[in-house]
Amino acid sequence: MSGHAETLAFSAKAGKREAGTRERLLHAAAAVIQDGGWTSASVGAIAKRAGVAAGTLYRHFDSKADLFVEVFRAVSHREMSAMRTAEIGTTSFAERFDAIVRTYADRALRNRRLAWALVYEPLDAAVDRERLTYRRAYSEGMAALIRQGIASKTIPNQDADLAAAAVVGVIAESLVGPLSPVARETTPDAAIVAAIVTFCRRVIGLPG
Amino acid sequence: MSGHAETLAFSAKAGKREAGTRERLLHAAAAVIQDGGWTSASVGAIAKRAGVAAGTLYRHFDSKADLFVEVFRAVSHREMSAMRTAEIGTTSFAERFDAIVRTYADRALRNRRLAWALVYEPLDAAVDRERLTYRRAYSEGMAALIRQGIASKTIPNQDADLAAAAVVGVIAESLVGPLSPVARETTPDAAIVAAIVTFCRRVIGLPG
DNA sequence: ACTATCCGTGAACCCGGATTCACATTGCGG
DNA sequence: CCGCAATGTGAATCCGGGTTCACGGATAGT
Repeated sequence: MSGHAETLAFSAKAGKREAGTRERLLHAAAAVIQDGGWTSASVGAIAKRAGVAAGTLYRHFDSKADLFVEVFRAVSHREMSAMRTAEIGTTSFAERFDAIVRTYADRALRNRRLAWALVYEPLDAAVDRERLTYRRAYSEGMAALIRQGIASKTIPNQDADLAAAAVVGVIAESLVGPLSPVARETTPDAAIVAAIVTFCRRVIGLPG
Repeated sequence: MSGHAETLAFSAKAGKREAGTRERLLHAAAAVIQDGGWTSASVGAIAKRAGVAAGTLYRHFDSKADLFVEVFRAVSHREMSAMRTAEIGTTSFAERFDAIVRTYADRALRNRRLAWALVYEPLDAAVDRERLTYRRAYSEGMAALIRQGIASKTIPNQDADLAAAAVVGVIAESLVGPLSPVARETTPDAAIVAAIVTFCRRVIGLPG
């Protein structure tokens, strides 16, 4: 993984002593996915990155899919937390909206590949189920927020669910989409995030 | 495939006589992808759908990837044409923008799975290269249109490339995203498309 | 120290699916 | 009518990658 300091909150409920192999496997998996997506994340590659043998993985997970589901959960959880943290302290609807969008965009920008894999790349039925759950939760959160804005007459009345999807779409496409590497290199991340926020505001009709 | 009448413009440059097996394979591939994505599109499945043996595929294509690239090209070409057709006859910027967005959304809505596979699902390096080319072309077209709007002072000044990405994102996420099947079933397609158009207009700051 | 378990190992095994190939079959030019 | 080349066939082969398993080496409790 590039260099994201934060640690995945992989419940270290350790069986007995265990030097933390399980956690290392989870982190290794996230790392491999981050630079290569699901396809490059073979059991061999993950094990190697974790510094263990392939078979070891099965001492800790029933299957590869199982491991992936757990990675997915951990990362999703981390993202959701970040989002919630971002909105504490905000007072107005506009502030809250900006904070959330900015946080989401900002974070996705750092771990593009991983974010992309988690949000889009289809893979396994089990993982897909997890993905759907996560997206629904996220979408619903955004939709709820939008409803608040509508209720407070800060933004015009509209289909909150569709609007939420639209907002997510703006962020996703702008950040993790098949980014034309050229254009992106030259634009500083901060500027991109700022633009994203502007577009998202417009989508929901929030003057700004 | 569900029931889309139009035919893929697969250049029928036929080698000699050929009952059109090559074309049938291409159509079969598109059909299989339409209801199942890349993963379900095995050589066996495609061949079966085309009513030929697996080996036959290799009489017409160097490899599976090769076939996919061609399917991709054909479909992309078809979509681009539709878009161009949609904009003829329009006079104002707003009209043109609406027409294009509506067309894109409308078509994606019909062949969701296929659209999704083509736009997002990663697969093969060769196909991905093709995808990138297509997306770049599409994005640039949209960006160019947006620049027109800016030039004519119909919409505020902005980063046209990012705005284009945002527009594409809105459409993609709203239509082919992991759509919560529930909500969508109840909302008529026309309403969805209308909402999409509204959101897209807002993204670029087009009053309406 | 002794044993029951846990943990790690990596080669062997298995399986789905792409690719190949030796063998028909068909159409066309001569 | 003959032969050659294009096509079609489907069983055999290959191959990447997930999963299993018999075999040590460590650890904790007695």
